[in-house]
Amino acid sequence: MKDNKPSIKKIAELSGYSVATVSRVINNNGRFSEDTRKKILAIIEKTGYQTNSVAKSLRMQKSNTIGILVPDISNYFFAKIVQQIEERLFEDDYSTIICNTARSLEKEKVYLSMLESKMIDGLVVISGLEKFNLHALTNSNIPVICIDRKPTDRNKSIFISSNHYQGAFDATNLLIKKGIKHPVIMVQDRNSSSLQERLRGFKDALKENNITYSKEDNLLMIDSKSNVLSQKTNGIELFTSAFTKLRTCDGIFAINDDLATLAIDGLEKLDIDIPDQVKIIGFDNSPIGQHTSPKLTSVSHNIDEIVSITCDNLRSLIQEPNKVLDKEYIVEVNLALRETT
Amino acid sequence: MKDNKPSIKKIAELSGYSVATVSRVINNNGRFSEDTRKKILAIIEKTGYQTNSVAKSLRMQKSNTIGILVPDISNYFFAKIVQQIEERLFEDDYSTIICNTARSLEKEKVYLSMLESKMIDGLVVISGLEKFNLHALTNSNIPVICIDRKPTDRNKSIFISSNHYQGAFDATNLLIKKGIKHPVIMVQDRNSSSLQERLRGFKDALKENNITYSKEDNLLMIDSKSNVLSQKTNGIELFTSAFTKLRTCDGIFAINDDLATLAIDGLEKLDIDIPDQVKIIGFDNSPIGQHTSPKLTSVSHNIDEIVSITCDNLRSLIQEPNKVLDKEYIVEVNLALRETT
DNA sequence: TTGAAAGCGCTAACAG
DNA sequence: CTGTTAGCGCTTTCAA
Repeated sequence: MKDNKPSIKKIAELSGYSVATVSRVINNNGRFSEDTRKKILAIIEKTGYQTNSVAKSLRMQKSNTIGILVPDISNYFFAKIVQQIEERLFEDDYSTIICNTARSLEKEKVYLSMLESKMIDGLVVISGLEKFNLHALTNSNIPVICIDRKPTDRNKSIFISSNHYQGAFDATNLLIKKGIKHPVIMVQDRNSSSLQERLRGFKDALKENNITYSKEDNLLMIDSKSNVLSQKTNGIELFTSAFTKLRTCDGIFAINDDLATLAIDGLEKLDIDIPDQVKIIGFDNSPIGQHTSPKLTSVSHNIDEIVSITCDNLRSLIQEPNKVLDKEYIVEVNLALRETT
Repeated sequence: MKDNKPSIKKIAELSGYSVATVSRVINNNGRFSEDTRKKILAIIEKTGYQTNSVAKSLRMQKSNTIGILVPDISNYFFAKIVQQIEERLFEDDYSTIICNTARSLEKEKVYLSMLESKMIDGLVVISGLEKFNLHALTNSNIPVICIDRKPTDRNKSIFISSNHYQGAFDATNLLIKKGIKHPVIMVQDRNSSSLQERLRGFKDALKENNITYSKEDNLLMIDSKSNVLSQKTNGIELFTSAFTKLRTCDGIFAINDDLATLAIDGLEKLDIDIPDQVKIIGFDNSPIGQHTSPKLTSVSHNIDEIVSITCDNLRSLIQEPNKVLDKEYIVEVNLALRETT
């Protein structure tokens, strides 16, 4: 079991050709006779030669690698997006480096510079912190696609987002159409641009239905510092205490399905019937909602479309660096109707 | 917006020192005066210089990067493991390249060679295909940690696994202790080493309780080609038709929580009460099971421990390449009792 | 059609 | 304490 992998030089030696010719054959570029091609390929086969892509990257000043920054890979929506992007890029012979930033500015910075130092050819940034700077990347020309979050410090980048506003608006409207008089939006105190949009949609739906929004009557805030998922009971208590403080509430639009699930559990504990006494609608349409009881109505993202737009644009940004400029894509969402409404 | 990042050579020029001295300062190794340190650092600061890690990797013949092969990143158990490994490695200044193999042998091969060509310093392979070869990696000395799956072609590697056997044994025993006379194991036709272990545990539990195992009475197989999650209704039908073919069944041990969830949905459709008429226990203890109705009893992995062992061993394999040899770690699991039993 | 040689950015041995 | 230089493995002019 010898460790030393053959280099292109070794192949040159073994085949009797120069490294230049070997390189040409490998990359199938430049001229060489069919005969040499065969000979060299045979040696490559026999030795199990593999291109060293680190050396290649250094020489070519590009790595055929895309970086992805994602706030939380164990979140279903993010995981799906990342997985599908990765799959598409794989088909195009790109490697993907997935970085889980855990919504930490610090990690985001470190990863960004790590990715840059690895000479990535492109970057996909998914949501996370509300305010997002491209930091050091600012003065490099790496193509960047931002999903759900617009960078504040960069003119040349592409922004793709679900229509959070419309989703929230429709969800709230649905509640009201179903007879809800006192809709409440349930949020976590963690800030993000998509949250802002959803809140705006909620408020506008109220306005359209002549309901005046007030924090006291229409906002249910869960303290995100008490991690909802890991300390479940605690989360339920937070919900019930917040819920009982509301004067009236017969419908909840939860900012995401995890929160909606929490509401379902909390209401069950309070012996409040869903959907008879309180209706609930979530956001993200994650699988968990399909198994709650009652099953959760939720706003569903068009993940396929988001991924398509992302990859298509990334490709054109990379291949025609000065063609595409600032662009924004808003992807429509739709309601997945189930039992909680 | 200029694209050209400063190289170490540029810093040398600007500071009046040689590249060697700049390199020494950057890496804080070798001798240099406090004065030069300050001067050089100032220039670095001002120019925003960043080490080019591609060049560094080539020179050092290592990349400070770890590869992770995972069969399905949108699976909760895998996602959690990957996320936590990534976090631990990040603290140790390692980058992580996460590769989603989608249980495809082809992708596994391509990724393996891609990772190798990127000069990764170590590799973590998580479950997936039943038979697993390290392919081309065989004759490189990259440290490999295998989670849940033992490579067949390599003597020097570390194997870490949940005690699938014990989990299945305990789960089945629990069913029987609760009065189940006709326990059934519910599987997908996708093969993996962990499945084999779980099946063995199930059978042994039957044996210990003097129940003779037969495929007809104790096995419920779901055809995995009809993707359970994406074609949900189809999945339920597959379940109900398979279930009704069983002569008797008053308890189901499902090989994973997704399957268990399918069973819950299917039994509901058949108007069979859980847990009164049929009890169910799952495997993986994923969050989805905490929201089914009734809530799912499940076998829970000790993810923290798996991750700890993985990272600790990886570190020692990398740092002391010829110290550690073959090792196996079996991590205990435990039962998370809920309402389906 | 092929080869020689330069150089991507970095580190480390050696020399001073 | 600092500089010169070779070389990691590769691609790509330029010359033959």
